[in-house]
Amino acid sequence: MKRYAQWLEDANLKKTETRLKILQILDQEHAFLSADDIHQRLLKELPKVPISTVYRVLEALTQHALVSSVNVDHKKEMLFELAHEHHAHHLICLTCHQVIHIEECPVESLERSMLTKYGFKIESHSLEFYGHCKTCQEHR
Amino acid sequence: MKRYAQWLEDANLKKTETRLKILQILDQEHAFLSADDIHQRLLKELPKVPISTVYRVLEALTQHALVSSVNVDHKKEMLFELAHEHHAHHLICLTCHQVIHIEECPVESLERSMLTKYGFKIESHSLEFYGHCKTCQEHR
DNA sequence: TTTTTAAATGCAATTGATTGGCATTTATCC
DNA sequence: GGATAAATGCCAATCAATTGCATTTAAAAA
Repeated sequence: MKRYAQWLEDANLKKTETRLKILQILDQEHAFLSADDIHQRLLKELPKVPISTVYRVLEALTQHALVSSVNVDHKKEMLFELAHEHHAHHLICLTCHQVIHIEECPVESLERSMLTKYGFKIESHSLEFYGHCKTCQEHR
Repeated sequence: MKRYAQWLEDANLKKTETRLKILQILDQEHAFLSADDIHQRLLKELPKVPISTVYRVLEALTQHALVSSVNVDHKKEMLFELAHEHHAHHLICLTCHQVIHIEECPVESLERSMLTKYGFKIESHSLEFYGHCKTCQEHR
């Protein structure tokens, strides 16, 4: 728990029990969890935390870069995980929905190697860039 | 309108006015629209179509590969566009939210060229692969 | 052309995820 | 320990999407 307290301190966030536990849950799972998943696990230890608090904690942790969130195509809820220092991509199984982290920053031509290396058969992929377009860069 | 009727016919879908108009809207916009965006535009021509019908039409069109849908990170609604034959990626402006289609299948190392070519300054990107993991492939 | 019928629609209520207001509690600073 | 701003609990509201059911309609059959 010390570690998590330190993370919060480094991020200038108050050390509350809920935040500590949520960090612990995310650290243990080491995978993407929905707000509801996190809430379920949290209730085992802190039986009366409402899910609105979970959302607020996740928002704070995300804003301070301790947590990162993604929208996986065709799932409507946001998913959360501990932020990695190095950015990562994911192999998302259409059948069992497991999420496999990969460290390569891959392209289409790597699909074959994903099959060899992970036995993962890619059906499709999405790649999106986020940033600022020319016009918006000029106007600020 | 003939064209759209043909598309529906090729997909074995009944030619209804709502479907024709929605195809037209998507074709004219040539960009990602939310169900609500589409509904707004549709109401100008067919003033009493409920949004539930829009969702049902979009679902049918998507299932028959006339339309494709994406979840853009940090936007909670689904976005829809006419399906392209060739798969495409997008540059999504964090400021004005415009979506620019690109035909290259790009990688990290292409970020510089995006800046040169489109004046788009990439802040981050996401790349997700969808498919079937080893275990799930074996069990069916 | 009329009849038949399965599919599509309209309408209203519902769900599921997320957010917000406001009173109360708590971590941190002094 | 006391003051203060931030975090939480509670509960209602919102927003996107879905569903049940009665009605209408496109397209196939007669």
